[in-house]
Amino acid sequence: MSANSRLTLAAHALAWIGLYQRQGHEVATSEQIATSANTNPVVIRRLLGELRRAGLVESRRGVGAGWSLARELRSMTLLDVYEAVEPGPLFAMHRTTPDQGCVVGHGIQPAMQGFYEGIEETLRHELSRVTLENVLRDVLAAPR
Amino acid sequence: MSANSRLTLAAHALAWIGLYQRQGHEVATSEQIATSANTNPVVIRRLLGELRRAGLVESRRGVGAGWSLARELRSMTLLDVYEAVEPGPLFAMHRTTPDQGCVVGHGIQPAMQGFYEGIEETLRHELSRVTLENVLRDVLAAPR
DNA sequence: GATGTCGTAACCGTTAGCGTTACGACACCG
DNA sequence: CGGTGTCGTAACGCTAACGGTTACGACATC
Repeated sequence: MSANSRLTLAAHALAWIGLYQRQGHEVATSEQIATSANTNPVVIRRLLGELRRAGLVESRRGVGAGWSLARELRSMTLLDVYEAVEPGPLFAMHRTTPDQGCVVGHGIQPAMQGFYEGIEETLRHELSRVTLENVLRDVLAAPR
Repeated sequence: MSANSRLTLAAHALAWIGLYQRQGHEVATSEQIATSANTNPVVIRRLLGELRRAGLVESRRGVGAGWSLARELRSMTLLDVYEAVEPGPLFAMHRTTPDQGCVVGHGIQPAMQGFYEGIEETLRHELSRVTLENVLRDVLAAPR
């Protein structure tokens, strides 16, 4: 599975904004977050743009612009973030449709689809059990 | 998430071999399986090679060669197949190490690692609940 | 207006996966 | 002992996804 760092990076950005706001600041800039994540500000803006579409963050433009949380960290879960940044399914079907004249080729996709739906539902449930507040707490609890 | 069809294709191949053997045949060729899956025989050989390393199938060479199951379908689970064909973790960390001088940059990886381990463990448990016998049963139960 | 930041397009490099060709290795058979 | 059919595997190309980078317009504040 070509693993993906989008969920990790999005959680990083949200935790950073949340902590920054608790320190009394209004908004965080993509530049600041990018420095913490050691990447490019555009990457952060693109990712936060998806989170904004999902209603997790807001942005302001103009001088003194930047990003702020749209909800409390406590009310966001990893599932919210996952759905915002990972649209596709976890497991894919064949690239080309199997031979429908073959019994296995005909039945394999509905069969696997059924199993995958159950598994993805469990995954979503697990993701929904972790709030971004939990993430920030564990981040701050890391030994230095 | 760049979804992957390897697990689907491997399950397809195993179900095909299992059914073929139940019909009285000794071995299945990569050509036959490739026809059912509508792909190239080399793709099947590569994939079955990984399943062989995991002890799920065996291969014979020479004339009348081909592939056969090393164990009963009932004793193989999707987890066995998943581990054989998907080595990497489900979620990745940052590509470049975050700024260790930043509190969030420093604590984010251990925090996410902890959550991810629990989630992947749950995923593995779900995968282990489905046997290839279950897969073949559902394949044959598909409406035509 | 000048400034600073977002918003977004465009392009490049890397990687993973799949499809394809090719050919040697191997075991059976006549 | 050579012919045959299949595996085993290397090599290459194509495509898609992702992240990094540059660039520049849009916008709001001063």
